[in-house]
Amino acid sequence: MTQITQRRAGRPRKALLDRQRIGEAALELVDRYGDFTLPALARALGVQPASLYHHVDGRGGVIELLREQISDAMDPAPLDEERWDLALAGFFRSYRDVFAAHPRVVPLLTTATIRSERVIRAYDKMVIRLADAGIPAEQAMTILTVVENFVIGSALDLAAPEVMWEIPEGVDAPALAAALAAQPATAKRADEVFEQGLTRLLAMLAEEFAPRDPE
Amino acid sequence: MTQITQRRAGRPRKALLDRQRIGEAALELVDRYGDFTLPALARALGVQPASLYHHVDGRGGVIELLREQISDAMDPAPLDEERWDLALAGFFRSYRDVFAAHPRVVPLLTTATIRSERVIRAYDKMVIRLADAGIPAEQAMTILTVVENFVIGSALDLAAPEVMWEIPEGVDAPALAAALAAQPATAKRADEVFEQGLTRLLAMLAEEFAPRDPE
DNA sequence: ACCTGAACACCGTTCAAGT
DNA sequence: ACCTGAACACCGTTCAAGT
Repeated sequence: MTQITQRRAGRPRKALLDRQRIGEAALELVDRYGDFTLPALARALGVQPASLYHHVDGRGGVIELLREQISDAMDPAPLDEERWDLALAGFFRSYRDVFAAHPRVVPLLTTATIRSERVIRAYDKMVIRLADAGIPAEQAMTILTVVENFVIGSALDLAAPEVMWEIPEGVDAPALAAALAAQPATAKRADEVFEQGLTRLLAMLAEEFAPRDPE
Repeated sequence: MTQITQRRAGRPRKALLDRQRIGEAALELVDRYGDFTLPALARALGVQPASLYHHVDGRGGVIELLREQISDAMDPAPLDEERWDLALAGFFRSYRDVFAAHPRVVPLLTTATIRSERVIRAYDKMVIRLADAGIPAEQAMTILTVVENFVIGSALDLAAPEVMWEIPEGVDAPALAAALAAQPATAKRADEVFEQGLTRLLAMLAEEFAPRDPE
């Protein structure tokens, strides 16, 4: 006789939910199905959809939780790297690695305001590192945004469906077809694109703002 | 006495809808409200939601139409530019300009397969231009994707809400706050970030693959 | 404070009926 | 072929009732 815990009504002696558990469950759903609904999330947590509203502000609130899950997984340690360009590269690489682990979350996070403490601290530190390297505040955000835009774009590339290109009948594009065929497999390809772009962007920035001293 | 044309039932003598009109109306809705629903789209076109299904495959089909609207607005002319790096820069600039004119569409297009004839022809041409410049097919897609990822990221930056950063109480991030304050206004800022990033990426690529001949 | 169950408005989609 | 009107499943959200 399996004892199924029946919840009849009223407040439980100990809360069944908390924001952390909700966030984890939501991330799991998105990883698996590419999206989530409140009923599905509630089912995964063994509660009613309405219960979620005691902990988060509706669907939008759950998306906030997803953003927190992602932010918390980022690693700010590389920012202590001695060379500022390598520090930035290291942090953005970790940034992108987290997205790589959860590619299907990216499209859900493309529009919103950043309030994550961890992310804000990381950016604050990067601005400081840039200032130390002689880069003025007016340019700091531009530089960081250039790199970030590239990271976000690359993360979306990871979330993209397997077949990204579909040349319709009647349209001939032999050069493109050949180039597509010459590409490595998806996952490896995305990694390579990211690594090349990131390295190059930062090398370029380093060159422009802090040319390495001549021996 | 305004004569309101009442549609009672049955097939009209001349079709009320076509894909072009649906696409235009959808784009207008997204530009204005940031999203669309089939009922709202139908209302804007003066028909019933079910009528749309005679022309497009549901909501996903309308998103395809949005993509076509965007693709058709892109200008492939810059690809005939003499220098290949300037050709690519010109095309991607036009690519991004279209997104700049319709920033709120971008989040709707982040996941999907590219079938647009215009886009495919443009990429085909770019691969050819790269090949002419001595860049092998295996590397062509990597290069194009690096640049495209940056363009998409920048386009999303345009779609972002006015306040992108919100430093919560208790968290102090003085350097970041100062850098944010030193930024130019949103629209101009995004333009600047894009232009700098694009120019730098391509200059870098040009340097690496086809160093300009020494005078 | 925190959960349930019922209820509501709204959305995407299907389909028979009509020309 | 192309439109309507009715119908259905499903989703997000609210709220009174219960502890």
